[in-house]
Amino acid sequence: MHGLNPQQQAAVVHLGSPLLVLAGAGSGKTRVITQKIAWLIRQAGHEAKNIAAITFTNKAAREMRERAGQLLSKEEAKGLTVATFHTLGLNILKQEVKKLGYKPGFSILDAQDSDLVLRELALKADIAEADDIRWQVSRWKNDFLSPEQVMQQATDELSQRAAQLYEQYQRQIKAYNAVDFDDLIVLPVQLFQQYPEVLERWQRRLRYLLVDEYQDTNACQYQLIRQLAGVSGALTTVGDDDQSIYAWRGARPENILQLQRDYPHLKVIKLEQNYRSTQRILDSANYLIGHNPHSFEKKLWSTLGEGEPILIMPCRSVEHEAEKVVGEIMKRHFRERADYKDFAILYRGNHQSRTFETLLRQQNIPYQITGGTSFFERTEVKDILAYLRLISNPNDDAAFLRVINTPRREIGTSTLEKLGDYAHERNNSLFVCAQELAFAERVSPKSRQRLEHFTAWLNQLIELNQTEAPAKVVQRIITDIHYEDWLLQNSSSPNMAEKRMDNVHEVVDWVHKLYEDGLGKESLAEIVAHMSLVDLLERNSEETEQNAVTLMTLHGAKGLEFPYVFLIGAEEEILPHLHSMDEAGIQEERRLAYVGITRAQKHLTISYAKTRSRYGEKMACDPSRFLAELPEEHLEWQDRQVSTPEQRQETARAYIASLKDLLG
DNA sequence: AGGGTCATAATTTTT
DNA sequence: TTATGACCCT
Repeated sequence: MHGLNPQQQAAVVHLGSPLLVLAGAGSGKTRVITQKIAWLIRQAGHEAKNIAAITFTNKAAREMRERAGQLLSKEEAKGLTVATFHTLGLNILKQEVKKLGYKPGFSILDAQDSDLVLRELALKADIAEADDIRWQVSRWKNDFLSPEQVMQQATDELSQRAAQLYEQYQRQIKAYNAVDFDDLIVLPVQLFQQYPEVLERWQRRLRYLLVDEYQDTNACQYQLIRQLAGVSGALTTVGDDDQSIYAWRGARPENILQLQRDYPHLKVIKLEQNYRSTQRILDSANYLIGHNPHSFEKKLWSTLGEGEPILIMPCRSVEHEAEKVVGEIMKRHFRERADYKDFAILYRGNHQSRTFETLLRQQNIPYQITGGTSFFERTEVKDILAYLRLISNPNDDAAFLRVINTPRREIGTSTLEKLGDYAHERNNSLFVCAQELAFAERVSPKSRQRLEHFTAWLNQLIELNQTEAPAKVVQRIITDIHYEDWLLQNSSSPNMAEKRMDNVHEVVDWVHKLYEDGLGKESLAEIVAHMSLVDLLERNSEETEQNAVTLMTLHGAKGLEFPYVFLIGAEEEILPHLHSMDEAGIQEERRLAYVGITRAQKHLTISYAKTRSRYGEKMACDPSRFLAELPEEHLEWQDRQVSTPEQRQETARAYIASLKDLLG
């Protein structure tokens, strides 16, 4: 409890009714959660194994686990659950597979895999709009709508067919003994609805819940929390409705209000003291967000002093903007001896980074860009994981198809088509059917031989997996398929191939490490599932933390802080974005700007370009409306143009006055 | 099967 | 403008 302010203390010790902590940006919410975990264990007689802290990202989970670990002894923290929603869901599924009708060792399909399955189905059903459908299905799942419910609501023919596709997709992946990311949350909720006794068991196991970033929960996640918290409502949620920036992917910030309806005796505590920024930054943020409607008023304040005014930089063009920003960074780096890692350039869309990247490289300033393809989207990593998936789950047709011609095994489309048809008739998986004699008769001797060779080899691996450590199995796969040679052939340069091979080795290392840590003693599937949920890149970036300027999207910056922040592209149609011009959209864009502003500790610069090339065409841009929503007294305009008629008149008057002065 | 050409579209992203 | 995907040709 040392060093907590009164509100934080109140949040930590509150028990007896559900608690909502409205934690403003930089108000120490992680601190409250971790301290509360310690309090529950030390003072309130809870055992660690009965407490679960739930986050959205692995990063947040890791930080929370670390910080709770610092407060508690190993003994005290034993059995504590700190997990993402998805990991928690996975754990529930793992233990209740049979009830759900899945087989142990089920696969987890990533977005790309599900996309392929859906595309295939759409092709068969002759539906052209397959692009939005994956997104649509995900939204339905997030909203906790079953295919049947969607079907009932469908009014036009197109949405009916989309609903049909949803239903087929669900059936298809179940046949693969696979779930997608969304299922990791949907299925536990369904299970708990269906089997109250199972829910009771989990309620007894997780007696106290702490939920981070509560404003980001979607309908399905909200259900899960409600089910687990049950009537007892032993629950602390922490969130900030002003930082809700994920409505577009199904988050329901109104879940904050819903909580009050579901638990009338809900206690609400606001954390308004900010430990991050100077007062001028906070005043500006408060003033901006004041333009949004609010159910809970909140005013951030700090004791870090007034600070510098916010610098507003109008620029001629994006190139000019980049020059000015980079110039500003160099100036502060040399004059104020600020480290490069103290700077962040934040923007609305990834494409905005390009101009800045080029210039930073030219100037030899180290920088790091976050966003881009994650480790698990890299083909080499996906290839290896697909092999592992297939070995632990022979029903995983998605994995089978990915792997069959990687490397080339000369099993052509016509053979695969026949196999697909046959498997469909027999209602069995591709891998199993490929080994059946009845099928072998249907294809040419050459194809038959190649398939046989492939399945025999896979069976060897499956056997090997029974006796050997997982890392050994992976290693064996890589050597057997001559993966290094394959990468060499299929990469643009030897350098690239080497990099990709490093990634492959990274996978092996990780499999080894997870096994040593005790995971996957029962099955390789456990390791694969875990790896599907935790991106290896995160671990890498931790290690390669360097002294570099950070470039990232506003979304990516949530939860982070930097001494110097540059918020670039403050233009209409960028921020707020062209596609978010309705009322709800503008409000979310405003929150996005709010998130950007509140990242800054010491200094904030907001810049915009007056012209910008858009799709090859030069276009004039207007400054963002949000600039006009900032308190003028805290702003310092750089080279402000005399632009409004009033200002021109004022200048003219001043000129005439000075002339009169001169003439006496 | 792989490479080349043309049309098309162009947010935010975690798991 | 640039990136991606579909389509067609060898």
